[in-house]
Amino acid sequence: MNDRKFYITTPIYYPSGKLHIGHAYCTVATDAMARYKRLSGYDVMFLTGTDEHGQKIEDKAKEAGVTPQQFVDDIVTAPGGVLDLWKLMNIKYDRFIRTTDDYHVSAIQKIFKQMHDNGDIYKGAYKGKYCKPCESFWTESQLVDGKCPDCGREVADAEEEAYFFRASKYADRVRDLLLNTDFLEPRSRVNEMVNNFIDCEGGLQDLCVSRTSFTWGVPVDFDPGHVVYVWLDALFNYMTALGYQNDKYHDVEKFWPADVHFMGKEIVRFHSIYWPAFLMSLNLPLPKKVYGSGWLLLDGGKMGKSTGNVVDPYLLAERYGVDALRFFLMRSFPFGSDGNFSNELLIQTINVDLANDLGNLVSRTTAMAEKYFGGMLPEARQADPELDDSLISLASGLRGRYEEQMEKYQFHNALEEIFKVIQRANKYIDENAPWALAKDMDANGSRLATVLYNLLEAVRVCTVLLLPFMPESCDKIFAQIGGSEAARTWDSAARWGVLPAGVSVAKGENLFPRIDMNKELAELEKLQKEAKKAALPAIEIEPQLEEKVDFDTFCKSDFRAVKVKDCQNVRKSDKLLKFTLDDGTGTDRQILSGIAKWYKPEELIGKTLVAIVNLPPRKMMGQESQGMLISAVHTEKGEECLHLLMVDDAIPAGAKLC
RNA sequence: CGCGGGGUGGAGCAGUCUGGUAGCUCAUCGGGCUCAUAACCCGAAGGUCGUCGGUUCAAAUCCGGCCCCCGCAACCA
Repeated sequence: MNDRKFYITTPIYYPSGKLHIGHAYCTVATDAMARYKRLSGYDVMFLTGTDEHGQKIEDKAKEAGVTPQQFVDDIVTAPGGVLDLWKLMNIKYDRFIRTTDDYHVSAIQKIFKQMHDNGDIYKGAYKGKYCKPCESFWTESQLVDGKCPDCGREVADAEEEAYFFRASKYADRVRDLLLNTDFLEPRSRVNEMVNNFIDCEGGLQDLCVSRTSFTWGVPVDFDPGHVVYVWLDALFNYMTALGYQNDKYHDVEKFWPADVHFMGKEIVRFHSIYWPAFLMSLNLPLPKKVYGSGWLLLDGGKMGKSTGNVVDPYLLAERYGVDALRFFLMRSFPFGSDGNFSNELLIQTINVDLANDLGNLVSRTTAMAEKYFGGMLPEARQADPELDDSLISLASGLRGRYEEQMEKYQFHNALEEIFKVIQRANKYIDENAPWALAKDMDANGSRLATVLYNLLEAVRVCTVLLLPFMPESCDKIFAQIGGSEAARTWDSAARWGVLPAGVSVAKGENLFPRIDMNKELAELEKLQKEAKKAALPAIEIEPQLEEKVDFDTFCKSDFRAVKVKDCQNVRKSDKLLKFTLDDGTGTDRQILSGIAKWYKPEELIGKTLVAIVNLPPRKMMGQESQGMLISAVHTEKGEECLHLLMVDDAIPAGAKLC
């Protein structure tokens, strides 16, 4: 029985591009939790890593002209890569797993085989649309014009042989797990999962766990051509990294089941439904908890590469210090809910909490100790319960209040408790006016020493509890207040009077310099804009098609000049415009076009455009579209640009283009 | 009736599960202090807690209707 062990994980991140502040957020939280548990005496295993297989990586590698392995190696291990980021962010993980590691790959093969042997993985068919020349499967919704989105050619109904995991078999047990235990937190995610994926139409669907349409994955060793599809491969990292089904590590007995898996809310589904189901299939113990964190939103919207609004943790950490960034992330947002990231909030948090409250408290306390006592407090004391007790009792009870919040992963509340003490300490200075006491050292010297000592103790207790969040800054504070190893233990955080009476204090550099808000905001905006632009190519155009089209086929396309009689936004769609067109036939033609992002309806009325008119009609958002307007498209600085083909207004409606 | 989250002083949030003085940070105004990083301490103004109705002695909190915002999904010929 080893109840003093703690196993915590981050998700394994998908290295298809640079990581952003959202990834850093989840990882910092995990690191803070791990450090907290180590501090309080647990034997901790903190695992993180990367999920390196899959079609997207294969595609990206091809684009970059390297092998998939080279591609992921570059993103994970190269300067500025994932490992570097965690080093920069001071993430003290115990183990880092890459799903391309040999031991993991062979373990996954064994696991797959085992689940196949026990009947929970069966061979079925993955239905979709197949493009033969591209050898690609597409779902109905991925098709463009009912054709291959890559090459534009016809696709055929096809079935790809695939293995499925019998998740349906475990639906009842998983539902029970979610509804009747505190396996999944925050609780608000439970209904979402159960309603959407278990008690939905058709019930819990079996999960496709192999593919044959790409090769960058763990090969199914007993059925060549199949590779294990993402989630089975990825989720088991939490166990293979401990040595499950491999000889690389030997910690399964010790650390499994995990105490908690942290992750972003977008993958809660896989961790709370399929992961326990996989484990049930193998009769393995389930992790004790799955915790879905919120997202950091930018301007109220989701952060993402497609919108280009990503925040670079490198830039912020280098500019303000890792500890300030770590602190900001943990202090400002409740871990389970979404939070609005902004540069302004970042700077405000640094200024108010770190510079004004904490940094300044340390600074004024140590400065007075130097000024009045040459840095070494005399041992004589004179307590004044009326003035001292409220600070002492608040600080003495801090560890308990902090622990209560930490155990619930409410980091922002834990920090809030610490800062209540820091604020109380600042107030204590005012109440005791040490500068007034210092005017008559003979009469008040011992009282002054007591006041300063109490301040140092309050700072010490707070600093111990801040260690998980700001390890480096706390080291500096301990150095300034004369805190030895014994004064920075978990145990000492619950005791008053740990520093020696004759403690030596040394004022140091400013721990957290104040930032000029307006100047800094302007600077940041400039930097972030530059970084964004630099990362994007100037102008991109679609590569030309290799395949020839025969003349007859080409002639079958009927292009006509059309005049815009009316144009309106389509209700409930932010992309579609509805055109009423004069095509020369005397009957209006209606075409819907997804170009609302580029044009306002009124500016198009009266224009002469080009349309293909003999496409089969198609319904969009409930309305019929009879053809397609022709536009020129390209990408500029990562932004998709579109220009409708507008022609000479002298051309009459209906004129044929050939 | 696709699923989910949210609407609380000027801004950003907590509080809602477990009804009972509406809390925090910033900004504003007034005061104090001078040890300190132009910071710290005290005080004030400012909220019909989206809206309508219900339950209750009592509703930000529980229940129902409606409005608005945001994700997911859909759509993007």
